[in-house]
Amino acid sequence: MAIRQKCDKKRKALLDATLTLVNNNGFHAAPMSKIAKMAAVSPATIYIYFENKQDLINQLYLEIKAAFSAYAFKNYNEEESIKDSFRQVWMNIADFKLNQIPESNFLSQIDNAPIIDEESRLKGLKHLQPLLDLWERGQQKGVIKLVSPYLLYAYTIYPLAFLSNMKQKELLILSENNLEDAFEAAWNSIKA
Amino acid sequence: MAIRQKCDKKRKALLDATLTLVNNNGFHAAPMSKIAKMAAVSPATIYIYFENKQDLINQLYLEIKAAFSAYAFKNYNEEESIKDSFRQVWMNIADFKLNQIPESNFLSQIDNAPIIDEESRLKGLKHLQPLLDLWERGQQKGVIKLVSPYLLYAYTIYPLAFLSNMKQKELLILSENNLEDAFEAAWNSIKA
Amino acid sequence: MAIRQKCDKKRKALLDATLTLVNNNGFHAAPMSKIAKMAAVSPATIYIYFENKQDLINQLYLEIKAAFSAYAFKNYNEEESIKDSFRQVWMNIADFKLNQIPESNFLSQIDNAPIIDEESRLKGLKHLQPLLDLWERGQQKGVIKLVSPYLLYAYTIYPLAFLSNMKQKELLILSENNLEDAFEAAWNSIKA
Amino acid sequence: MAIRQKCDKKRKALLDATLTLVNNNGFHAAPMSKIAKMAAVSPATIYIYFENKQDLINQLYLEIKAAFSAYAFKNYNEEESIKDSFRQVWMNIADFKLNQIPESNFLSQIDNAPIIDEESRLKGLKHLQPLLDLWERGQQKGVIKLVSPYLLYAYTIYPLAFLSNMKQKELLILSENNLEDAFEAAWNSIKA
DNA sequence: CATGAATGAGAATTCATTCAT
DNA sequence: AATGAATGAATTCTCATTCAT
Repeated sequence: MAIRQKCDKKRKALLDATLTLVNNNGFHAAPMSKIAKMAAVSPATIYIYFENKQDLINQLYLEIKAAFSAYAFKNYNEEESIKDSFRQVWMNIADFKLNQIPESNFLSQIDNAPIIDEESRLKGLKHLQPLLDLWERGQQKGVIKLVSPYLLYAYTIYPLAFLSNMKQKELLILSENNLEDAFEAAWNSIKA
Repeated sequence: MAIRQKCDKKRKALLDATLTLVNNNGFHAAPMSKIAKMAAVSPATIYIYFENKQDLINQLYLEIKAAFSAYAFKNYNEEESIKDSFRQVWMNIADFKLNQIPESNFLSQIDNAPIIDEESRLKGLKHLQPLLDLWERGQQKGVIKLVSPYLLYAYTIYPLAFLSNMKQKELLILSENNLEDAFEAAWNSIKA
Repeated sequence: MAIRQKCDKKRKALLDATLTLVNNNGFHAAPMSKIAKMAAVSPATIYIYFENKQDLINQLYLEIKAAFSAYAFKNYNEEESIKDSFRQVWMNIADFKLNQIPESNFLSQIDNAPIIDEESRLKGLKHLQPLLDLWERGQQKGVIKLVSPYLLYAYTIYPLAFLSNMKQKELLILSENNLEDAFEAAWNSIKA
Repeated sequence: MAIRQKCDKKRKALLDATLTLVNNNGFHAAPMSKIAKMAAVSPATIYIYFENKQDLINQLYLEIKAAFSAYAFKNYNEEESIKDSFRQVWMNIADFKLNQIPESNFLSQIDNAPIIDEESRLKGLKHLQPLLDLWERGQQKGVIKLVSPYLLYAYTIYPLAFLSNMKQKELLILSENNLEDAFEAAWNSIKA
């Protein structure tokens, strides 16, 4: 017998609403009632799709992390040189950070606050493995410094969050050329 | 003297308690009642020293930012070379980020969430002016790239927050040598 | 036959689930959703068999009361002496109270709380008429005290609920002999 | 410095309101909001005096149990004969059950539902020790049957709850004489 | 200045019931 | 007949803030 199906539209609407509210008001000011209203469902409906508020946040976090990673490895080609491969990934991430503003800000907010449990945080990290592999190959070939991948990340990827932030505040303009310069700066800090 | 009755001890205790609670539980789980309890005063007392919760957070933010800046320019000597001057500031900031964990984390949390009003945020930024001046001199002398100071910050100072984070999670060990390497990497990314 | 589509199995399963949940958690913690889950049907299905929660409880109450009464008059023979007739009924009820624990507890819970409407309560009482008749005959014959049947009930039948309770808590052991003694005590309190 | 004191009046008003509501509507229909309203305080105030709803119920239960026990041993004199001592206690309890209707009904409701934790239940039982002692003396002197005190309770005290119930429903009238008869019936069921 | 009590507004979550299929 | 999704109203409890002393 046909039954009204738990439709993904509502789940999506709820995640979207949460993203918007958490970004605008902060996690502490994104009550379930507002999320429901913005998603145009009853508060009770949230609990059909998510166990509780924490679960809602966790799932949103994981989905955005997954989207981020997918984005990062678009057109990624292991056959190219280490630097070119890395440029591709770096540019992808820059593109995400600078243009997917809500997602980008959400990740920053969550990553810097004790909001999410360590389990979800770890899950979210897994996706970046191909980048770590690339760096390792670069180190074996002697083109990348022999330092912890966390240092490589700190100097190449992490700064993009700050740039995104400054761009949003209109303190910084990033053209194509600027971006290429920025990449070169990043590369300079880790090349062997 | 008789007028300054509001004893600073209590104010300090309240700021300390807030710092601890916000760092452990997140801003969203640091209620005034707990702050009061941890500072061993009545909830009502908080409102003698601070207008409201927002004001408490703002003041804490500003005090920590001020402490951070003071720290940054310890032993700062404009007479030295650009690189050496910068090394001094960079090392100071690294020291702060890696060792003043609660303060460091608090700043990260606040800087990445829409918790604080733009006014306080701007006030907090002012203190770094000497560094901006240093960079400008470096650029005039041709030893630092002619790019936005935000880019310089993104590639040299901002990564320290990530390194601090990783160190806390024991994913990274930073010895004196490592730090010198890290500084060189930072310098490489901005030197002309 | 084709008309009786509403299968009695589901109705039974629902009543059973309700009995179990109300006994374990109390009426206040036996939500329709749990009842449905335990009966392995949809919440919506409950409303095919019962008007609403109150009706479900009422019907359960009445069914158990009916079962109780049927039990009470098993092997009941009006031809025997008043005392022997009464012994049979008393022993039956004791058997029910001491061994049909869920049903017994459910009746106690409902009978002592303002959960059920007076109408259902009255319906539930009707079934004991033969016992009242027996007592009246006993009174006419001068073997039972001339007091209100409620007093007779209070001293002979009602105590069994307490004994059942104590037995469940393992504060009391009731062997065959004990039971015979208990009956004699009951009888002593009402015999003329 | 003088401070507004946690006044017992409010605590009392809350317990009273709870008693009334639980008796009228049942535990399941006595929401904190109504309790607060009836006690003329804010819902939040309840949580100054009680940890949570369970604690409120527990404390109410214990206070009523204590009142019940105090009542039971009014004018109790161990010097009298076993039967006379017992009559005094029995009459006190009858008086309580028949006249302190709300308290009496509350105890019945709680005692027959899985509302309260075993710990509170046990605490509530302690107070009846003097009665158990009396019975034991009676048994040693050979005037009371050598059976479990639970049986003695079941046949003498427990029936009073039923009589109270019937009296409330106006199915039974209990005059002074009736009560004396009722006591004799109780005594007959346990005397050696 | 300092306080513990008090609070109205609002938080997350649950519930009995209905809807749409 | 049967269902899983959906829901508005209600529930317990918390919070930032104020009151009265």
